[in-house]
Amino acid sequence: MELVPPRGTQDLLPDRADAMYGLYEAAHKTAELFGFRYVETPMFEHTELFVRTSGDTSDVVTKEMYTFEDKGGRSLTLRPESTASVVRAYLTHAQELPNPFRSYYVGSEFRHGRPQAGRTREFRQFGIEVIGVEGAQADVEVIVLGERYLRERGLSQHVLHLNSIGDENCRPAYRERLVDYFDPYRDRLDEDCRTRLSKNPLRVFDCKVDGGKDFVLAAPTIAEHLCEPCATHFAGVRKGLDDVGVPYLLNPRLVRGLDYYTRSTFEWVSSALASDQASTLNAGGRYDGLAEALGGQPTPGVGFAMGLDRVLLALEAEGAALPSPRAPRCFVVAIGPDAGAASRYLIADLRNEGISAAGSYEERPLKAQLKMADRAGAAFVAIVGEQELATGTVTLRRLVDGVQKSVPTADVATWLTKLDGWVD
RNA sequence: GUGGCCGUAGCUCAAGUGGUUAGAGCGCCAGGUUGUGGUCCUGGAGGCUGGGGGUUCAAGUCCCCUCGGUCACCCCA
Repeated sequence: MELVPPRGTQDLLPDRADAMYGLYEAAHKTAELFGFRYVETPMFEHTELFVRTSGDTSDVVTKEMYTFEDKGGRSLTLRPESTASVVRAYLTHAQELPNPFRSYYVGSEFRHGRPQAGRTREFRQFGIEVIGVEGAQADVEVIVLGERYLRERGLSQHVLHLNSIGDENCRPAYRERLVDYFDPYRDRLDEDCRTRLSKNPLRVFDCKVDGGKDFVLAAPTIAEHLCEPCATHFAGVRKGLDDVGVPYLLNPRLVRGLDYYTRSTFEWVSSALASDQASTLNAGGRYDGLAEALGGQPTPGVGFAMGLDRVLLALEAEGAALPSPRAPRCFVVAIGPDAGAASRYLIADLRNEGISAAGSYEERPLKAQLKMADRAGAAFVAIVGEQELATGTVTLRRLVDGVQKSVPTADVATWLTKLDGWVD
């Protein structure tokens, strides 16, 4: 039996798992603060959901999906992203849900690519979606929420890139314009970019080989070719961000691979993460065409998907503090046969006071139990032995520096919640 | 999915051009210390050198396959 987990997955164990848990918790807090509601959608969906929304030109669909057949012969796929699921769920329950529907989710996504630092086959996302509003203010709020989350985690070395990619009214004309523009340069594009030119010409801009060539940089940008409503919307987003003081970098070459994306696209790129393959912390945009792609009523939407594993890597890269470990506050040590019951009562009391506490399940020497406490990561040890039983006290020991106090058993909880009083 | 580099103890790494029983530091366990963890001293355990096949008198070392890691791509969070 191979004891290592499947390729591209990882075990999150104490301290690092606590850090991830902290990111989840912060996601809940921030989203709730903005009035967003938590949703959970299935970990797997009908394969068709992702095929219809991501389209057949997307690599996610063509080669990165975990697709399998269940015992009923259905083709199912582990979710490679959650936006399609949330919109699907919204469409089936739209009558019962508020409008706009501000929702958020946290959880694992699955893509079968070749693993690399910051890109694993199972990865964790915090995503938000505002469904049912077209106005620029929704885009602004999504961005403000994302910026706030990153900043409050302690990150500072990231830049918000912003663009608008138009909609079904102005993008087709621009596409043609772009194809015409690139036509004379066809021979100077590499093979891969020529494929993009025919499939999705906007994506020539983020080509690694040709992206920096002068004729690519000089190519007409979508920003110059937005239709009136799209231009107005984009201006509204920019003004909204300016009003609240969120800095951004206009990046006319920031595009999206999928057709249902409209208007705003944005992403936060970290300069602390070395690999530019995995330096996007959070990517989002407007997807006014998604609901129709699913066969539902036309329904606008905007949201982002943040890569929490990458956020954790960025925190480490920037030397920022990680979310705290959640080790027990107090480890209760019982010495001698008579102390067992007393220590169990003490543990129960502490827990009832909301103080995390644990102890040994079996009788062991003091030394061994202190070591257990140390290993458990406890901040304090409460020693219950013959001397303590005789006097109705407990010996409290602070592990970080070994300072000890003898306190009445009834006061232990109070002492453990005190931050002062341990100096002498 | 494509290509480069790498894989020795739990971790970080040693083992001239193939050559007896593969080493060290840290960590782990035990004792010193039967009421004090982390520090200190002493001792101990721990490896079919990622796995499989091949070349050779002889493979950690060379070749092939495979698995895994990593980097660059494709693409994306």
